[in-house]
Amino acid sequence: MIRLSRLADYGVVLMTHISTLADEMHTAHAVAAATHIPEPTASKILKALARADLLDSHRGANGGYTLARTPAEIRVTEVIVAVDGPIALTSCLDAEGTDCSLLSTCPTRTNWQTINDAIHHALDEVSLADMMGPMAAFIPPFERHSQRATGV
Amino acid sequence: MIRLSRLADYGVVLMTHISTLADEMHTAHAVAAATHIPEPTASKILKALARADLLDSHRGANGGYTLARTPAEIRVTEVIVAVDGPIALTSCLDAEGTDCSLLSTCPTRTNWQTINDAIHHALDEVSLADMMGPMAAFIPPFERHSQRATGV
DNA sequence: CCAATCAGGACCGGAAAGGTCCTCATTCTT
DNA sequence: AAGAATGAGGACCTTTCCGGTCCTGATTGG
Repeated sequence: MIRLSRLADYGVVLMTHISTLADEMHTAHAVAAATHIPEPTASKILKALARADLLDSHRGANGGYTLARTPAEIRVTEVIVAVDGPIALTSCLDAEGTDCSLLSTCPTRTNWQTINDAIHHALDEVSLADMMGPMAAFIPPFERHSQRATGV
Repeated sequence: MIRLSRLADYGVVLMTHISTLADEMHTAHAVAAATHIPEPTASKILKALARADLLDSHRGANGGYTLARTPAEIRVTEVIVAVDGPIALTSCLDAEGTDCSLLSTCPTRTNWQTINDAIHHALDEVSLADMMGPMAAFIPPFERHSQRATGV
């Protein structure tokens, strides 16, 4: 019902992998091989992550990428935004001049914004460190609500 | 960074419109005109909503659609799922047999599931009645957190 | 019997995402 | 000093799939 782009997904996988060996240098080639993501694509994503200051890049022989911060200090949201850009949930929430033809008749905008924010908060709770463990290690505040097995 | 399909967005707009005149009969033609959504598309969405038992359909002359429940009893999640189907946040969470080639090396699946659930909970809090007012009428529990102006 | 209306597909076009490649800049090693 | 390794950045192609249209029934009221 809601989709995250595959590139953004890859971005999280790449970052998580690098996090497991923080402090070490990772070449695009090695990371791509380890995660089974096609190298040109992985390379492209890594560049975006470096541009967003989530990774530090080092050129030249023995170059590669290193984490810019510790895994606990990098939120999943940041990774997604770095790769995908700040696309909003609905088109009428885009930062750009809205071309939504329903504007005058659509009373739901402000409510979408609220939902948007709620989702953002949910993702903001999660750091790369949280994503690393083989088991879910974090219990977000929402989990207090009644549990459901349904997928999103 | 996260996108809802336009069809699902339309679905919510359509349902919200019908909610403003609950108890009344709405033809596809009239609803499309009122919301400025192209009629064939609106019709397609309405069929999906009827199939999901969110709307009751009435064939024949003077037919049309009516709400199956009250606006307060219909959650936004249901509308989205009815239109889009239960697509998961990441492809590896799809109900179908997963073709994710990263499975063996990807330690993030269970955590994605948790995030998935968190977002689901966020959307589950919102009913059509909540979406109707020109002003955001509901204060979800997450709003306790520090506010941010950023889009999702 | 006819007209209005929904049901359920088939089908098409275009945008955007995903993926590849090429060239340039940088830096280590020998 | 030269060359090899590596990232930076962008152009470009290709395929998927979403959004949209249309057609042919089925149903029901007048």
